[in-house]
Amino acid sequence: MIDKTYQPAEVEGRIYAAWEAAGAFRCGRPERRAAEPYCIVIPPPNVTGSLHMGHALNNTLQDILARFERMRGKDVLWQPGTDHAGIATQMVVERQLMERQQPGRREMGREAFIRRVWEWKEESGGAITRQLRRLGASCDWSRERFTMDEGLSRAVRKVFVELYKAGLIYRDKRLVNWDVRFQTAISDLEVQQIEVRGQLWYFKYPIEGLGDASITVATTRPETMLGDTAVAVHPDDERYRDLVGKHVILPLVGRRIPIIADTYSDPEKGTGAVKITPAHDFNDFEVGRRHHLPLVNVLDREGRLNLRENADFLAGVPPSSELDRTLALHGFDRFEARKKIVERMQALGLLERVEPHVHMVPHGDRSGVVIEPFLTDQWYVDAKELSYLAVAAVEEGRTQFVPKQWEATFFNWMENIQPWCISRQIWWGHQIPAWYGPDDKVFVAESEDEALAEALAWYVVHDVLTREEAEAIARDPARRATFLTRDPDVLDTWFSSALWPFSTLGWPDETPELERYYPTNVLVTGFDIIFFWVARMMMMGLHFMKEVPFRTVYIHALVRDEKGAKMSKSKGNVMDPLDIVDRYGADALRFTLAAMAAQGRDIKLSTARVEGYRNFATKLWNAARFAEINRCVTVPEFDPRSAKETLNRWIAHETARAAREITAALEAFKFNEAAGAVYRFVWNIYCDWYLELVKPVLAGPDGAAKDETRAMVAWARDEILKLMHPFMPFITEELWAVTAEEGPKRDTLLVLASWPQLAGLEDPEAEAEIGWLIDLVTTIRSVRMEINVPAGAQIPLVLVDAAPQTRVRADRWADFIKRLARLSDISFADTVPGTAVQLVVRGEIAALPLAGVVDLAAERARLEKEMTKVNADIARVDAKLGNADFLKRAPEEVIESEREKREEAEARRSKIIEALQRLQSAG
RNA sequence: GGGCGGUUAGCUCAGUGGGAGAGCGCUUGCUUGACAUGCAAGAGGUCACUGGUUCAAUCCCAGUACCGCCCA
Repeated sequence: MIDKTYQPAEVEGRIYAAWEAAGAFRCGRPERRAAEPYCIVIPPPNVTGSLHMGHALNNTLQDILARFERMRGKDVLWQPGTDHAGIATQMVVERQLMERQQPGRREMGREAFIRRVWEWKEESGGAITRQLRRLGASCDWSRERFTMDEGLSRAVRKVFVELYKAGLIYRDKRLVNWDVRFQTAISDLEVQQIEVRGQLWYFKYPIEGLGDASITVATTRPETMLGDTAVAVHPDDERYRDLVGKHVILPLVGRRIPIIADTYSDPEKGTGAVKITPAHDFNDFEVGRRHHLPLVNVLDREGRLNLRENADFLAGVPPSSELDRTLALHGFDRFEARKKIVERMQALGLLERVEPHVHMVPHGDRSGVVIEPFLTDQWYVDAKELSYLAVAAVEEGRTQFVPKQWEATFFNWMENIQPWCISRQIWWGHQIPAWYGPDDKVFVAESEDEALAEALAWYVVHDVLTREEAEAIARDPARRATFLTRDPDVLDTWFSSALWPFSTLGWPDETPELERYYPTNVLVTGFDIIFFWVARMMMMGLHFMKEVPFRTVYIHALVRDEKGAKMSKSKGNVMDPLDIVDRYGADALRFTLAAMAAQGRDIKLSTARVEGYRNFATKLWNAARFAEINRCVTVPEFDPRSAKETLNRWIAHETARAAREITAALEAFKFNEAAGAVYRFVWNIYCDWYLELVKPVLAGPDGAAKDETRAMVAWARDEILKLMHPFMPFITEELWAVTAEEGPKRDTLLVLASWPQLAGLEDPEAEAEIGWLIDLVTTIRSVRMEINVPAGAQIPLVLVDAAPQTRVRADRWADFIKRLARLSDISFADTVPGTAVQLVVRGEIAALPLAGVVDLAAERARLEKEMTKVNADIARVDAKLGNADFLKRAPEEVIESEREKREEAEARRSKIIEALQRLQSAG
């Protein structure tokens, strides 16, 4: 028995448990062994994360695909899991330690801390996977993976070692985004450019050998001047042409640095002369490389001035009292140092002026502090070399982006790809499998034993150790432990994420899953990580698997708030998907997201929309109740192709059409079109017309027609449940169960039922007949309103000069028409009766004789309005048909359809004129 | 500064080289034997602007304005 109202909160948990109990989401189900595989790997959410609207959209779309393909009989693997989110996780645990006033990370040491992180992960990590279940995500949880799992870690080590041996991973000293709070390099993705109202300081640098002459440079970062190693001007800048090749003496330091010509300097900006600090600015770094400038790093890892005993800083600088005063700033924080340096420049008369200046300043998105471009030794992947295969794969269409426009974004980034810094100075993550010998010679291997063996062999070959000494070290555990030192750094989380499509399937082992599901079919993700993730998966997949990781990359929109702003915690405009689920049900949220997921456009989500689709769920529920109340139960052997009743043939036709539309839309990743087709069919066809039209039959005498109708009502309802299931899995599964409480049992859960394949149900004849019926009823209803016929009044209908076919139809549907249009009687006549309102339905006149009832003025107004419309139509068509070029050049069928339009409009017009004349004589 | 996208009903958004659509909101009328989370009807749009291509442009092209995003 179907409850009076649908209660999502009561149903959803129970249904999800039933799916899991049935193993419905598992890949490799025995009965599908021969089926075509279909695989999606989840973009692994951060293990510390919780579900936000972006996840909700991303996973709803994946789930729609997974459920659709599963119902189409494929062996679906939706591979779930989470990533270990190095910095984020380490932060969470450190914060927890602090709150509990327990010893901090450094106090407890690396090993204990990592144990502690694992404990945290076991207890509270992966909350998001529970939240995904609430959304209805049909992931194969039995295969859930975590990037720090042993298998995935093995994959990471193997990849690192192989790439190193291939020369594609190397160590280098370059600038990185340095987070002074966490004291680690971070990726570009973790850097947020924030607009800051700062200042532009104009410093005068005295020119060597030119007396009091100086060159003025402008800077937003005065403290970095201590590391200046050049002043650059544009080669074409006349103002400075004579100065190129001369030197300035860097104030406060005394370093002699050249004035160079480089196009990086923008003559329009500042003074056109720019100080070059290669160790503290990415652009300056490049300039420095071009001109072979020394790198002078004046900061330490915490962002404090590091001057004393800094050989680079002191190189070539003569002692002076000025220098001593500068050295006294050693250890000052960078912002403190900025003030001091400006003060001193001012005192020396070298501060020309200060301007307010708005500029973008990089900030760490987690730490919130200003990011320091910092010169360090890090590990890099030669991304450029790996990019060629990935670019070729997309060019050749082996991987396709949907929508296609994103391919341009992909290519653009790949062309400008930079070395990928993969080392991070934190503890939580995959520790880099590199060991250093006593002389800092590096040995990269998958295990310490292998590294040691390699190292000892190397030192023996190079006569650093004798064979005996080497053997002694190998035998003695204490000496082994101290002989090599492991690199303390860990790898960027994205490094392991890049392996996700094959590491989760078991690689480096040759597992059956890897064989069966790789390459995966589709990756569903947002555009913001095309670079950071998609491209890297492509590179790694192609390098190690020799094949693309996925055939299709579906890029979906960003979810924004109602005003179009990006949702963020700091703006306080986040909509919590779980809150929406609580209020409206998971199905309503899912349907909303699908309906709004048009390609290439962001989603501005509003609760009004969710409410609308919640109502849609209610509508479905009530339609099912209607069927139940009228004892329409599934008849297993019922074949819709055998239906005799026009009405039933019609709904079968419409169901087949809807199924075709929905299937085609999903195949093309047009989720909004699929959702729209479902919505229109269920509400505007099945509920609004079919169920209404069926009422007289179901209320009428028993018999074959009634039996057939009952079976068809139930059949169409079942097809609807299937078609809606990918979008609204919970309510459809619940109805699938509840509607089978009486009658034959379902042979499967809906989640595993077969997707409708409804060939052979096309029926244009039924479509024409019911279409006429609908037009007639709609037209009468419309006119009744317009001329103010009281809603309850039953009025007669006269069909004028009706064709034989119309008479047959009118007779057949008399009861229906009377009921739906509120008519007292239907009759036929050769001419329009006096004082009648006349309508045109599919080219024939329908008259409502309303002597005494009709509001003459309203009717005249209505007719005149019609007239205006018709005249406009005719004028537009005439404009075309009167155009010789149109007749000459337009395709024949277009001209023909214009002529038909013209005829049809002309007929309507003459009927309106008649009606107006009659009204005239009546009034 | 470079690149990308957008501008369609009051709001949020679909869509199309040949008669402008949806949801929500609004108006009016409905105690209709599934459903008021509903039913029925309706109002409301120079499809941003200016040019061009075309027999035909809301749609294609160019430019302008405004908005947004990404990159520097």
